[in-house]
Amino acid sequence: MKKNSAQAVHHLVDTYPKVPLTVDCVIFGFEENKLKVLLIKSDLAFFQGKLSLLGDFVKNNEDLDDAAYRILKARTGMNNVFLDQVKVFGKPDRHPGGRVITIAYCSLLNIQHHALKIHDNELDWYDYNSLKEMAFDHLEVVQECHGWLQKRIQEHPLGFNLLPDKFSLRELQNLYEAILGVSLDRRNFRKKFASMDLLIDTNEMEQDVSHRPGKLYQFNFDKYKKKKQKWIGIDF
Amino acid sequence: MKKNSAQAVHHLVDTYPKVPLTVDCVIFGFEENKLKVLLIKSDLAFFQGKLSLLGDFVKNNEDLDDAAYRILKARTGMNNVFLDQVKVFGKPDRHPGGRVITIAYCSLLNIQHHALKIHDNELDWYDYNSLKEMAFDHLEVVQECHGWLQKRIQEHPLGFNLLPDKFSLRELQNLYEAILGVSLDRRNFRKKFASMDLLIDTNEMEQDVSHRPGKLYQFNFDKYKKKKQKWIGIDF
DNA sequence: GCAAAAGTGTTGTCCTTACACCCATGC
DNA sequence: GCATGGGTGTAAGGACAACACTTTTGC
Repeated sequence: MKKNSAQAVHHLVDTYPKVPLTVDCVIFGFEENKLKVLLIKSDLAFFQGKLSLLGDFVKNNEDLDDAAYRILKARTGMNNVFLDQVKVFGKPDRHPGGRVITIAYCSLLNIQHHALKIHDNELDWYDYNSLKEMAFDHLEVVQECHGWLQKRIQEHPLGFNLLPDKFSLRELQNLYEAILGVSLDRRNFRKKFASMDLLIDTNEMEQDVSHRPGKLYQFNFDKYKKKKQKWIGIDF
Repeated sequence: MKKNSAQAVHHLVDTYPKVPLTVDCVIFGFEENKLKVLLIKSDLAFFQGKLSLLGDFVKNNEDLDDAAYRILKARTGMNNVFLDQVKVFGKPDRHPGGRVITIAYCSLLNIQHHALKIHDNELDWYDYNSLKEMAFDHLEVVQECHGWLQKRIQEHPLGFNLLPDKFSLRELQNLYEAILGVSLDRRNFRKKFASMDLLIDTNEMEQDVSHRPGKLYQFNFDKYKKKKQKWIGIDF
């Protein structure tokens, strides 16, 4: 009886229409005070070398998050990277090869911590603000992820994922300004992060800067994890 | 040449694995001061009548949002209902009939404004707080949508979608308390909504209540739409 | 008259904002 | 010495939280 019902449900599922499913990663980085996105030139002749997100189809029996991690790892060599599902894009005509559904993931990583070893298809970091045309609906996908990021970094201190292990408050502020597209008051910004009490003073200073060097800090990821539980709602 | 590249990309897509894709709607309602969810008993013998979300597979060439609207309309007869994509669920073993990906949509509707005409499979409103076991991973899906809703009603005045056209401030507060699972100060709550300036005083009063009747208000959807543009970030 | 909810203001606290000067370093 | 950003405090205003009594209606 149990076997029969399991068979029946398999037969039912077999009658469903099936679609190709991909994952696309919007991988943000931060360099030279600019928000960057890791992109390649599309290898489809159809798009004539327009920029494209890093993506791949989801394998059979592969979890969706795992697929996104796989893509990230394949292209950057990194794991333990911030990654979160953002939105599904499924307009029937979004792919020139027929219907393809894609799940957009947003990832934040520290550009210095990894080297792009494989530069095929001009895999590289591109300024977010300079993006114009892209392959597929990828411009829309990137913009959606950017909006998601703008909202999230005001709720949670995600920005640290984009910075080197040790950073100055100036770099942190530049990061927030680049993502939010606003300029922030320096004193208030520093007070805010000081009051969060999630920064570790390394007792080191910036090197090789042509001005008074700033203190370097580390983000206290462990302390954040413990605090995180209590943060319900919109509070930073 | 262009045709060739279009053919090539079709052939490429044909090599992708394909999966069945469904949409599941978490339809919230509010009645008797309780947050409700519209559910049916699963018609899969496998689940022995456990509660299930309303869902269906996505048709060929059907946009994802359209699929969600179709399900909503089929079951409630309503359109012009609040609906938003929340998250994709794709664990390989989440469906007993083989791999099925589902996109969860969250919908808010006013229970009084519609009649459930077709009560097949015990289609009915169930208390959110009483849900225990459900078919598939639907309990997780409902909980995810509830968390999403808790966050969103603190950022945008979505709650009005769950109320009748005319409502008292007490009903509005009960709604927020039910969704957030907290109790709120009555005076502060009223001040907050008064200061939003999005309520229209109908000059009508509650009827048939066994106590002093309250004023009835309408939500100014038009004014909200105009204001909405300016609301960037987390402000209500 | 009693139960039940409507309606209404003030105060203190905290958070956010705006704003200006001296300091350390490289050149 | 000059350019560049580092580092710091305070005051005003706005938002939020806490809190109690009178009023209106149904019964």
